[in-house]
Amino acid sequence: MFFHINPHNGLAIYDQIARQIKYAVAGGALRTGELVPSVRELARELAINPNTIARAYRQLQDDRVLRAVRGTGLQVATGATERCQDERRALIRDRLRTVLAEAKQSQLDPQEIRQLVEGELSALEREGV
Amino acid sequence: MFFHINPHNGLAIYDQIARQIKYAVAGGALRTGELVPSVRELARELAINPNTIARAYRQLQDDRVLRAVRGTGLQVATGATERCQDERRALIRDRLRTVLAEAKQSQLDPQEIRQLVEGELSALEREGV
Amino acid sequence: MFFHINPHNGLAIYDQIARQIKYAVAGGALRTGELVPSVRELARELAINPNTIARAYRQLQDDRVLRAVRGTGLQVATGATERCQDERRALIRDRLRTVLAEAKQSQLDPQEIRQLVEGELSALEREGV
Amino acid sequence: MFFHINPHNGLAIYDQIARQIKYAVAGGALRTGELVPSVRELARELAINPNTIARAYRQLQDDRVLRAVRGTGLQVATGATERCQDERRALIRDRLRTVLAEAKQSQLDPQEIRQLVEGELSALEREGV
DNA sequence: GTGGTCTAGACCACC
DNA sequence: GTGGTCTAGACCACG
Repeated sequence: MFFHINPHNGLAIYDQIARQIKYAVAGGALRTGELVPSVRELARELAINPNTIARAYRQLQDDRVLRAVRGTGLQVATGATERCQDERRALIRDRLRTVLAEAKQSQLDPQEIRQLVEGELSALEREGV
Repeated sequence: MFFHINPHNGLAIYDQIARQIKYAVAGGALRTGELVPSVRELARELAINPNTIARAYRQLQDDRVLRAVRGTGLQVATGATERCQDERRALIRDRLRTVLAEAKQSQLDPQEIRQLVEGELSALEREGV
Repeated sequence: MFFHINPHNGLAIYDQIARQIKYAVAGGALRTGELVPSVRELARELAINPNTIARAYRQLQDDRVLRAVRGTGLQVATGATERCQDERRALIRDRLRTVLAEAKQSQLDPQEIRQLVEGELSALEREGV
Repeated sequence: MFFHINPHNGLAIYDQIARQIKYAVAGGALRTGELVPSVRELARELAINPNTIARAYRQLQDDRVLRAVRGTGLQVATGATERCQDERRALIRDRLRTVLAEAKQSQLDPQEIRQLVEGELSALEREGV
């Protein structure tokens, strides 16, 4: 279980942790029923205040991504994979729409935008393959 | 001179003001040499504390968008139009790139992304015309 | 951590604080990663309003001398030492050039200027040793 | 009578005017007994508020550089040439001393300072000849 | 009238 | 505990 935490990027640390766990769940790195590291263990590993880890885990329980199993720990909830994927895709669609609207408002040439998109997509396809 | 301020959308008020002025400068609504509303006047108009306006204006001076003329007011600096346009476009390109990279990582179908982009662009073109 | 603040010498207090911190960073008294005194602590120590300290620290963050670590404090940024040294030296070279140009314009004898410079330098060398 | 006024360099306009008149007096461009332009005339010429010109002239009278002649205007006072030259030289000596002290404090190599001084002086000598 | 600075005191999110 | 933001009200120099 590896996370990259950057205390300087303006995002709250608990939020970075929650996002990365959701990301791991959406990507299949964490599967339904699997246990996440304990608060103490993860806190030690990342050299971060346990309260901050606990807060991330609490938020993930609120979002039904994790589920407490008494005396055992926190496991990935059933249906969490799909929920995380859906959430992630909805989020991305939303941001894409926002950025495109702003690009248009800033009078970026639509043709320029298409080129930018195509350039990014083909670059990513090359990397991805 | 119209601004839309939303006091609790997470962005600081001084930042919303600064952004909107940069936007007005980039869009040509405010031209080089033109005076922006005085601190007190804008504060009155938006029902916001003058210190908050002053902070926005101070930040804009640091960014060389505004320049103080002692005893007279704050005017749009020379070259500010270009700087604001460049900044805005660079920002949008950057965000577009980030969103596309994440879309790809989340295994959104590239074809789906293209459709999303085309849909947004044509919708915006319709509005724009 | 000692600062000398003179509230009415024409320089703004927040500027005096920022300068002295830059000076401490350039001189190695404050090293990369080290935490500066908290806003409240320094405010108490100097008997100055915390907002004024905060403004100095905000400016130092804009200048990439300090960087915020959320919930922890403000630390000296990486590369700040070099940046502060460079800035300080560039500033001094500039002022030296200006003063010499004015001295020449005022028909101060170049020989007199050389003597003045030598006198100052040797006096400073004596003190320094 | 030509002045260069820069409303953006942070110096007060009345101060720029006063300095430039002192400079003209020190350099012999304005001689004892000569009349300076009237407040209104200079205000019109520089497109500056007459109050600002008046304030500059008031300061120059306080410094015994100008002297009011009833019904006539303001003339350069007797002894003003010497006083302006002395003031200017003293000011420059003082600033030179300050800059050198700071240069030393910033651990600029004394040898580097000498070179800087020599470079400036010879450059100025070339221009001056 | 203008902007610039400072103080005092409040509330917030985060660690 | 930390920094960040905002409000309220004061005083200053300048034009």
